[in-house]
Amino acid sequence: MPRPKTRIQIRNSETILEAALDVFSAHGFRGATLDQIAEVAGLSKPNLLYYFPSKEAIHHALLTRLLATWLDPLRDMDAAGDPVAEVMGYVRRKLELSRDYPRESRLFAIEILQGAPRMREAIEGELKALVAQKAKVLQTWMDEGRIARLDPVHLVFSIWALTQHYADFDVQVRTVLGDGRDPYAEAGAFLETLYTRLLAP
Amino acid sequence: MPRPKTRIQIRNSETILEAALDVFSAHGFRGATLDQIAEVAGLSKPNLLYYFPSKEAIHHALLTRLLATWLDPLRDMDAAGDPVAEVMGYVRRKLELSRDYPRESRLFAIEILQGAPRMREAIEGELKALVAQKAKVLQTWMDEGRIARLDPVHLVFSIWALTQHYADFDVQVRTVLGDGRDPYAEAGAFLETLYTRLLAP
DNA sequence: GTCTATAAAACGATAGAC
DNA sequence: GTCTATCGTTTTATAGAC
Repeated sequence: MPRPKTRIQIRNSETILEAALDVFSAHGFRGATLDQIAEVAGLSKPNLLYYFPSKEAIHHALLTRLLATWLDPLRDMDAAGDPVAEVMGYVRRKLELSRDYPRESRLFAIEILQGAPRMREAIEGELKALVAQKAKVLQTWMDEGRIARLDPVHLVFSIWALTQHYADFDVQVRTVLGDGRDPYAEAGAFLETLYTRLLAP
Repeated sequence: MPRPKTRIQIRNSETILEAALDVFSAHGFRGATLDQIAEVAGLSKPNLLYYFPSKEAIHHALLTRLLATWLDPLRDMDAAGDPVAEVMGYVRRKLELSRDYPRESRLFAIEILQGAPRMREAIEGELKALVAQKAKVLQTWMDEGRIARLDPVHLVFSIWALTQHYADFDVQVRTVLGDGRDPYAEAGAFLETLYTRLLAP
């Protein structure tokens, strides 16, 4: 499927990527098998390879299309807005992403954990550049005394770590909290308190 | 090797576990192969299986022996000590663990990320119980007004997330920071600031 | 205890019928 | 476009010589 054109091609490509997300996010690249993906997708294995030339190609398509989504919340942090509200908004959007797209979070986590063998380019390029740009915005806000003076890059790391933890370590979080508690609702409140105190000038 | 006895048995078991840590932490259980582990260990594949009955057994031995180490810093948080100093000490010890044992951190991360299929028992038992016990200690300190009132369990989650991030996402952290910066030194300073502000009553 | 050789199953990918 | 059948390889694990 070099370029999906017909409706059925688009639909099947989507079905495959959806199934692949399930399997890759649960087992990593090498741990995932085409048999599993085919079964989840409800297609035969050769049919998978009719739409994508290889296992590698499916994984690559997944990562590429997800990177954009994953960086959107940071991209939306506006230099012209109110500093505290902008950072808080970023934290909130990132936590919502963890809540609504936990498989995507785990897919990225596994990839980076394993040394990012299939995503180095994106990290060294797009991701690094975006962080550098937003770090400057944060630095300006700090220099103006509108938020507390902190290392801006580690501030971004902290937001990634604290929000993605709830998706990536979901099993542990739910086990430790026990039944009847809503991890994401509680995390939202906790993180609002945390960043309110941390950012106060 | 049901029970290592002789010196050579102990030494080879250690060599195998050390090599297995390398490979499992980099590729996860299914992504790792006995061939790889054997090559890193400098032993033949059948020799590996002379010391451990199966791939599963090697992985299990690794996880079991590492869980204790991983929980030690939290275990050392002393109810009789100074609250702020105790939490700070926990953060520091946990960050040192990330710095000195990043492979162990990634091994646990991959396991939990994948739904903890080989560690559920430990999480539901030992880990959950320890967190519950220490959450009570934190709650007491909060009730006494000695640290700020927060959800104690999410406070523990935040320490896990913020410290383990530097080991688990090492590649990303180093790429974004760029050369010539020491992630762990900077993280130490950042986290001390963060928890100082967060915990102030 | 350690090796070579190999069994048995699973894996990514292809051939070719329809 | 989708299937069955299968190739060639890799993988876990075992057999048996030494």
